[in-house]
Formats: sequence, C-alpha cells, structure tokens
Amino acid sequence: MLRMIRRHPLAEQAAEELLRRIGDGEWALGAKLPGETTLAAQLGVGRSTIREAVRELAGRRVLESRQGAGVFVIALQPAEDWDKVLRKADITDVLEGRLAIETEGARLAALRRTPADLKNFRYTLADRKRAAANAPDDWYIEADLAFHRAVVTAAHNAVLTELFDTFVPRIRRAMIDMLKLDEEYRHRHDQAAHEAIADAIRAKDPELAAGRAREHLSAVRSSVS
Amino acid sequence: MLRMIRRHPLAEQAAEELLRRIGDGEWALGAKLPGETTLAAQLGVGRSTIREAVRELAGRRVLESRQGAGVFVIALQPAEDWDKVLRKADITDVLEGRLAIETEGARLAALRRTPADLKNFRYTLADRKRAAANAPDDWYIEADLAFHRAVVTAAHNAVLTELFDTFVPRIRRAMIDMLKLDEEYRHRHDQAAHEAIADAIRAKDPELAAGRAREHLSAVRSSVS
DNA sequence: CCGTATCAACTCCTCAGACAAGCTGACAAC
DNA sequence: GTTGTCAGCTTGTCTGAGGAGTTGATACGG
Repeated sequence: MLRMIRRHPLAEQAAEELLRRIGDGEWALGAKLPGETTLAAQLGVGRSTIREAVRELAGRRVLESRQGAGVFVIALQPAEDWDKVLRKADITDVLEGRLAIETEGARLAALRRTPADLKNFRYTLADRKRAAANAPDDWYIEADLAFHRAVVTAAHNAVLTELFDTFVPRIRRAMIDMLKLDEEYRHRHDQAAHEAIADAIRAKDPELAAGRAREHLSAVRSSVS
Repeated sequence: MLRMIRRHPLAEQAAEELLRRIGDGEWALGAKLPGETTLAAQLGVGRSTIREAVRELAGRRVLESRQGAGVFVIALQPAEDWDKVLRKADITDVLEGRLAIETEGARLAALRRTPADLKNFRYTLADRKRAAANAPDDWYIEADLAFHRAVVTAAHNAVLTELFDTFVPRIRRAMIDMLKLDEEYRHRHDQAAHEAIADAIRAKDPELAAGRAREHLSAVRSSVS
C-alpha cells in the first residue's frame, strides 16, 4: 500500500519555516540571516539540518550563503515554476496561451523562414501524415507537436521557442486525455489544416499564416470546452 | 578588492557534477542513484557534502530522496528559470513575446471585460496621464505597466496574466534604460494610443482591440531596434 | 587627520562517527 | 499461494572537531 501522506523530513520542514518567515518580512531582501547555530537553536534542530534547509533554498534561488560572511536573502519567494503553473491552470487557459504564442510565431515565421525551416516543415508534415494514418497515439502526438514546434522555431525568436517548449508537456498530457476520450479526435484537426499553415509561411504571407494558425488552434480549443 | 571569480563550495561542485551526469544519461528518469556513501567515495568528498548536493538538486526539483529507499531522478534537467531566460534574451525577442501575449490579451479582454475591468482602465489611464506629465521616470514606468497589466487581466486568463507578470521585470529594466538614453521617449508612445486600446475593449471589438495593441507594441519594439 | 596593516572574532565549509528511522527483498511458516 | 518476520540496505539527524574566508576594530606610520 502506498503511503499517501508523506511525512516531510526535518530539513524540509525547516526550509518551509524559513520560507514562511521570509514571506512574512522577518528578513528583507538582501538581509543576513542569523548564524547556523542560532537558527538551529531557534528551530530546535541540529546544525546540519539547518544547513540542508539553507542548501535547499539556495537551490531554489531564495538564499545565498557566502563563506565567512553569512546567509543572505536574494529573493523573497521562489521563482514561479511554470510547469506547476500550467499543471494547475485550466486547459482552456493554457490553450489560449498557446494560441497567442503560436499565432505570433506563424506570423514571424512567414517573414523570417529560411530554406532549412521549409525543409523541416516537409519532414515533420510527412511524418505527421504517416503517424495520423497508422501509428499509436503517442507517436501521432509527438509528430503533431514536432510540426507545431517547427513553425515556432521558424520565427527565429528564442523567447517564443522557449515559451512553446514550456507549454509542450502540459499540451501533450491534454492530447493524451483527448485521444482516450474521443477516438475520432485525430480526424478533427486534419492534415490539410497543417499543410495550409506551412504553405502560408512558405508564401511569406504573415497575415494568412497567422490567420490559419489561429483558426486551427481555435478549433482545438473549442473541441475541449 | 572584489573577487570576481567565485570559488564554488564542494557541495555546489558535487551538485553540478551530478547534474552533468544526469544530463549525460548516466541515470534515467526515475532511476535510483547509488547510495550516499558510494557517491561520496566516487566524488572523493564526505557524506554530508553529498547530502547537501542532493538537497540542492531536490530544491531544484531534479532529485527526490526517500528515506530507506534511496535518491531518485524526477527530472532530467532543472525547470527553466524564466527570469534568467528573459535576462539573457535579446530585448527584441522579449518584446515580440510580450506582443504575442498582450495582443491576444486585448482580443480576449474585448470579449470578457467586466464593469470592474473598465473601472480599472479609467483609474490606471488617469494615473498614467498624470505620471507622463510630471512624475519621475520610475513612477511613469509603473503607471504604464499598471495599465498594460489591467488590459491583460481583463482577458480573465490566468496563464496570460502569469506570463505578463513574468515579463514585467525584464520590460521594466528595458524601459529604464530607454528613458535614460532618450529623454523624449515618453512622448513617443503617447496617452492617445493607450486610450484607444481601452476604447476598443470597452466597445467589445476584439479585432480592433487586438489591432491597436499590436500597433502600439510594434511601435515600442521598433523604437529599440 | 588619513591611509594601511594586523588581528581577533565571527561566519560558513567539510569531514567523521554514531545512532535512529524507514524500506525492500528473501525466507520461513502457514 | 499468502502471510509474517527480519536482516541488510537506504536516508535522516545530531554532535564534535578543525579548516577557510570575511569583517570590523584597533594600532601603527605617514
């Protein structure tokens, strides 16, 4: 039997406590924390436990320890973990975010695509066509995502590409669920719509490319709500 | 004299080494690492040093240790730190990402804005007008960002809002640099363009709102390149 | 008065050893 | 086959010791 309730080790509890105190304003940004021995006495744990707690928060870029000087606050809260944000968010919200990224990506791709990008389109589209016909679900999903990624990379914008990659795990999971619930799902966003997006980018027509990307992704979004 | 090269503690070096090995595929996702004593002998450090390295990677959500069972790989690489990504990225790439988010935000806002959102527009626009006239640079920047945030929040999409907030620190820094270099900068994206966006959202015209947002942000983007 | 050198007290860093707590697989009993 | 037990592994925690780096006060020389 799996134990659902997981008792946290002391070091993790100590890290949570420190995080809470930082959030409560006990130590301002850039402030120095009390020494290890002091903190250990305050929290009623050993020194090595405090060290591990500090090390964990250092990994999360909240604390920074400098030998001889002390431990300092370098952020008042951990950086947003985007994986977590997307996991918790409504899938419709996620798909609207994806639509924003990919529509703009298609528009810029139409302006900046290189011959290598076009070659990439041909490969990923052919792959997707094969997968849609007779491959298992997960192959089809990967092939579909590969084409969409090719579109975004053709925009030659590192931020857009990184954004897309951040969204991929969440989108992949949603597609898996989709295909389980609805076996006809794959027929609904057909190959033709994808070819059309690639054609518009090839033709260097930004408005058409953006429009077709928007149309396709709106359909995807509508199909889940 | 400041020491520019910062010698990393052994624990951090050990964490880097483990991260490298994970990236090299020495341990797959879900695999169990050798025991602490074994690792300590392999890397030639003490056991508590290994423990701190593991704890740091646990903080970064790469490893997870379970008492009695072992240490396991739960991610092959640390989650992207978006602050860092945006800091390193070209400002033009960042502004194009912002354009994607905010254009879609304006479009959805025109469909979903509530009376409270409209009130928010009135307040932030009035504030921005005052700040543009006679406030210090940082006030003006905050007022400008507050209005843009109001537009995105009116889309009522948690992912878009979160994305915008992620971009804010980087955009703020860019605006500060802008105002230093060019004292006339604030006159170039004038109040009228902002009022026009709000008007289109108030009129429930998604295409107009998106178009005006795009136009304004394109101008901002062009002004820096 | 100002700049510099010294140094003591403080900090974190690392190691080693001991024991507690928890998990896992093998093996015996039923 | 199922269950119970347990030995041997794992990580968790504490303590004590010494090393290494930083900082600020203090004394010294100009």
